[in-house]
Amino acid sequence: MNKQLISPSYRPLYDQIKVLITQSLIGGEWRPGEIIPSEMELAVRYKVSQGTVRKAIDSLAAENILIRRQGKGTFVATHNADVIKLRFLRLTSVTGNKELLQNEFISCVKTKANAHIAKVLDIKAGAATMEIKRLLTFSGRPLIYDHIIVPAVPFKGLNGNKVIECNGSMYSMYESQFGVRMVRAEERLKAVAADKDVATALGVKEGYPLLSIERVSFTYGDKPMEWRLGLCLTDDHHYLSELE
Amino acid sequence: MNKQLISPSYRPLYDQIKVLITQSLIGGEWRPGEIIPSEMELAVRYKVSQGTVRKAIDSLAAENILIRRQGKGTFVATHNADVIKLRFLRLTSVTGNKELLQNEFISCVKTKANAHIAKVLDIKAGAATMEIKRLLTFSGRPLIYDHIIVPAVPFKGLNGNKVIECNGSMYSMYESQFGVRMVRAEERLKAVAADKDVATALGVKEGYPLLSIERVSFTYGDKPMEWRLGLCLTDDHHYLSELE
DNA sequence: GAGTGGTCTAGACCACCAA
DNA sequence: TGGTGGTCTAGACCACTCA
Repeated sequence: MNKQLISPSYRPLYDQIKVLITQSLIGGEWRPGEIIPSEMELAVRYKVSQGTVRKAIDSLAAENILIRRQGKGTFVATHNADVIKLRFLRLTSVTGNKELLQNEFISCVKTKANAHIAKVLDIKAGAATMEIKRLLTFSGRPLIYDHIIVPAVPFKGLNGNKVIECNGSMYSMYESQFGVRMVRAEERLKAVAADKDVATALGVKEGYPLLSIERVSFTYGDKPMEWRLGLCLTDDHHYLSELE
Repeated sequence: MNKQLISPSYRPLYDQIKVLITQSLIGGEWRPGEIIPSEMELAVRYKVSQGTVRKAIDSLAAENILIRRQGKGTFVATHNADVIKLRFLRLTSVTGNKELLQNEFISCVKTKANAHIAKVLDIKAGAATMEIKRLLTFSGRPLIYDHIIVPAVPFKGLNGNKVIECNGSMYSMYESQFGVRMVRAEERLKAVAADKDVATALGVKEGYPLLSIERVSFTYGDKPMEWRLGLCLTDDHHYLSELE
């Protein structure tokens, strides 16, 4: 029996199941870190075979939205688990040493979105935003000067204290404090010369070459939720990228 | 019936099929761009079900080693096809304009591997290597200063003419001239200051910030076959990286 | 031992492509 | 129209986890 629904553009069943599962994730039926129902249970619920649910989950697991654990179950991915903290940080020490990440808070102010920010965050120009600046240090040495902008609405109540308390992973904080989970990000890298302010903060001379990382992060449904510009010292670190 | 072979560490059947297919690719039974036998034919050949062959091919397709085309067949991926030329080039114009890539040959000499090159290419220190330098220009403007090192043995006969003729994609040339196909690469990025020689070649001042991309490329079986250092001007271009 | 995800099979049917 | 990959099912059995 074919359960394929009639539709103008063909859409496989497992793809539709994937959408249903994603909606339950957005709706908060299953929260980050929690277990979701077993494949058999979902098969009954959606009235499809276990294999079809399986394909949908496979796809979500490939996108790091769900995590499968044999013998235990399938879990909603989270930025909170110790193991995957800093999942989006591709910068690693050249020597491979483990290092202590520290978060030096600089500022957190209410601002309005300029044209560029409005475009990348898919909000109106002039809409309320929160703007955060901080310095990340590894083993006591300044490493990254971060400039972060998020839309004010989903992050109502965000302030400097929350940034200070989160100690490192903003994503973990977004998740537990505001229920916003980032699932994907795009980064655009350039080499730039340090301006006076950043040079001072990082302890180098003006004009020093820095790795500029412009990142836009997306939550469920490819909705952009954070813009970030990181200026990094790459004397002892490099950005790792795997190509296939 | 379970066809699982007895082995100390458990290995799924489709994984073993994947190895067999990879061996046929290494052995040259199916060459880049060619079609491989249908799933049913392979199922008969390996004495497993079509679904198991399917999983093996799925995995190889996910690694961009094979390309599936519905209704036509499964093909060996190639760097020659126009569509996927420059598959490993993540640098794109900020404006999104299509541009003309050009290859300006600088030098091609026989050298010996130093300790670092020997390590990353998995060859003996002092082993014969070929060392190539070139300048890549986009729309007439210098953009990337490339320094490329490959082991001499698999590329016997490589010379300046071949580099000049290939006009851009070294990988396409490696494939058609030497039967070496790259399937994967690792890149390490840094921001550096231009030294005198590179600054001159790129038409900027000494000390100008450049994006340094150190790349190691691998052929089948994760065998490293090329080391490359690209120094890029990123005023009008950026390096795109997708995180999941 | 019960329950979960993971593998494997066999067979039906669908969407796409080319001749 | 026949062949290819793509989807979907139903059922069996395996590997892993935990009580």
